[in-house]
Formats: sequence, structure tokens, C-alpha cells
Amino acid sequence: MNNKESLVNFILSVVEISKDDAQEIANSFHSIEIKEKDFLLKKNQISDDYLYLESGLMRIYLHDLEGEEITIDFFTENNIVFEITSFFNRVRSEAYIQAITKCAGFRISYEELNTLFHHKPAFRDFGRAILVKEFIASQQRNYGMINRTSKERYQNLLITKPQIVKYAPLKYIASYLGVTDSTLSRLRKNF
Amino acid sequence: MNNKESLVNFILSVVEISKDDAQEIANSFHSIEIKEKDFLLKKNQISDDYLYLESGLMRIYLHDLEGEEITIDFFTENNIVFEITSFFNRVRSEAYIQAITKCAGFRISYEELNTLFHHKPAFRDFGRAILVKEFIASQQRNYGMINRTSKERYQNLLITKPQIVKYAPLKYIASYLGVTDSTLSRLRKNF
DNA sequence: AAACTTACTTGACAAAAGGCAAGAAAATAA
DNA sequence: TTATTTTCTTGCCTTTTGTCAAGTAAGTTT
Repeated sequence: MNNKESLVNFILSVVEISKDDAQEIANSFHSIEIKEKDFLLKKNQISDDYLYLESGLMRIYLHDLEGEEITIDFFTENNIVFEITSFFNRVRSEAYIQAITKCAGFRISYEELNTLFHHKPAFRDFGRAILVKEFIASQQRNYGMINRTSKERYQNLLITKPQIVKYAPLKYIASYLGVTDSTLSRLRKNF
Repeated sequence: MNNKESLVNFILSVVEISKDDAQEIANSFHSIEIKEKDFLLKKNQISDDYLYLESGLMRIYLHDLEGEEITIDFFTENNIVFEITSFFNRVRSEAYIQAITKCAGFRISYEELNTLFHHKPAFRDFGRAILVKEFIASQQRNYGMINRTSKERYQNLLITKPQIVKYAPLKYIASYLGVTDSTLSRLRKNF
């Protein structure tokens, strides 16, 4: 039996609850592995995964009006992975979530999450803290898109998620940063 | 005594709960008015307002590294207004929330919200639905910043928040859209 | 009303980024 | 290994946006 130590530590880093509570929450999660290039979620599915990513890299992407893949976000280890619209609103997903490298972690379903949310006060605080954390990250990404040059955005990614720059193809990174492949390639030349 | 009908209807539009529950939640909120150009939140304060905006327009802004005001977001009537980082994490705010026009609505404090969150299941669902709703809006804004031209972003604002275009000065809108004042002025010429 | 401040527009030029296409490099398949 | 596909780089030229500065318009204060 897996003791889910990394998940317990993650929970404790996000919210101030007892170690016992954190362990109990972690025990509600189920082990999952995803192979490189496999999908956690595909378009038109209703997402049923709230995933703690213990190791590996993932991305969430969708197709724009011209059919081009747009990478919306990257996920790195020691983070929660979910597609908020489909998971929480129980609607078909527009987006795909794909493993960039081999991934491992622990997941719960929407129903399991909801049961915990209403019956475990500690999970309530945890769940809210995760939403708040990711919401803030989204806002900061917004701010960076508006107030940073593309060079600065790339440098920022290099610092905050170096694994991404190392493992993800240029085109994923370019669409994430909001530039064309050519432009990113040129940016890279100047380190 | 105010029956807070608009707030009750707003709650019912966001989450599937009984009318009685919605009324009870609404009754926990307190009436508030804000004069044009006054502040709901200033930099370095710890936000204690979770506000349902019944009428009026607001904006949230901060100063960038050069000291320039950057309008991060606009709030219109029939929406919840809060600065998530300061309110939920109990830290000093980087941002200001200011009334663009005279505003009226209903607010609760962090402590009141937390009590409801842990003691009223219906409020739990409501609170989560609001976080989810605003998170999704933030993600869509992100997508628009990357995949729409500045002209399209302006047109979108015109359609989704025409009050803003009507009442907010050009410079607020320009920084929100991520363009300079000059560029927005030129965009406007082509309707 | 006059003075002053803030908001907006416009022109000239510079910088950043995009579109397209060719070719090199790397990864994958046969 | 060789062939094939995908990824990445680069050149040339166009479009978009920014910078700066001047000038007009509108709003506020005295």
C-alpha cells in the first residue's frame, strides 16, 4: 500500500490542517499512471479527474477557429491538474489534457470530491485553497501576457518551469507564450 | 428592510439550490454604497469585502514597475467583486478596487463568508460556483489575449461590457486590453 | 469666464512580431 | 541504414504596435 507521502506534504503546503487530516484526504485519492503522449482528457468527454501530479509533465490544449492547437497551460509535478469547466460544471470538454512525459499521481472523481467537500471540513479548506491558488496563477499569467514582452515571458517560463522548456516542443511553448514558432525560435537565439 | 431580490436571483442563477436557501444566504449580506471614484480596497489593506454589485461599475488596478496604472479587470452589475489574493489569503493587497460610477450592493466579510462556508451546505456550493465562474472568466480572458487581435479584443469588450466602453476613460480600457492609449484611439476610429 | 488639468487624437518614425517559404536538424518509421 | 515525417531555424518582406511629441477637446477648479 502506497502511503502517498508526496501528496500529504503537498496538501500540508497548501492549507493549515493536521497531518492526520492531510493523510486522510490523501488516502481518498487513487493511484494513476499515464504514458507519454496519452490523454487524461479528450475533447467532448466530461472530465472526471481531479489529479495530483506526482511526477511528469502535462499540457492542456485546444483547437482554435483555424484548427490550430493552442497550448493553454502546462502542468508540472507537485501540482493539481484539472480542466475546471468540464470537471466542475459537468459539461463536455473543449480541451485535451495530454502527458508530455510519462506521468504518475493520484486522482479522485467529481463524486468523490463532492462527498469530501461536504463531509470533511479539512478537505473543504484544501479544495478552496487549490481553486484560489490556481485562480491567482491564471490572473498572474494574464498580467504577464499584457505587461511583459515576449522575451520576458520566455525568460519567466525558463525560470519557473525549466522542465517544460527542456521537454516540450517549441510549438507548444510558442502557442502558450502567444507568439509564432518563428518568433520564439528567434527569441531563443538571444538566450 | 431590503429584501435583496436581485441578489437572491443572482444566487439562483449561479447554483441549483432552493429559494429559501438563496434567501437565507442573501440575508447574511449587508447593504453598501460606494461613491464614484471612491475605493472598496486600497493597496496594502487586507481586503475584507466579498461584494455582490447590484448597480454601478468598478475596476481593479495596480501600479506596474514603472508606476503606471494597469487596469486588471472591470466589474459590472450583477457580479461578485473581490480581490482574491488579499481576501482569501489574508495578505496585503497590491491592487486597488475603485468605483467608476456610483455603486450599490451587498457585502460580507471574510469571517462571515467562512462561517457560512463551513455551516451552510448551500453556501458552500454557491461559493465554489463563484470561484469556478470567475476562474473560467480569467482563463477565457487569457485565451483572448493570446488568440485575438487587439481589434477583436476591443470589439469583444464592446459586446460583453458596453457600459465599460461608455463610462470608463480610454486609458483604463487600453491597459486592460493590453495596448497603448494611442493604439486604442486608432482602433476606435474604425468603429 | 479664465485657468488649469486630464483625456483623447494624430503624425512621423522605430521596434516588435507575423507570414511565408526554403532548408537544416532531429526524431521516428520502415 | 535509409526513408519519411516532424521540428526548428532563418531570410525577406509586411503588418501591427509602440514611442514621442504636438495639438485639440473636454472636464474641473477658482
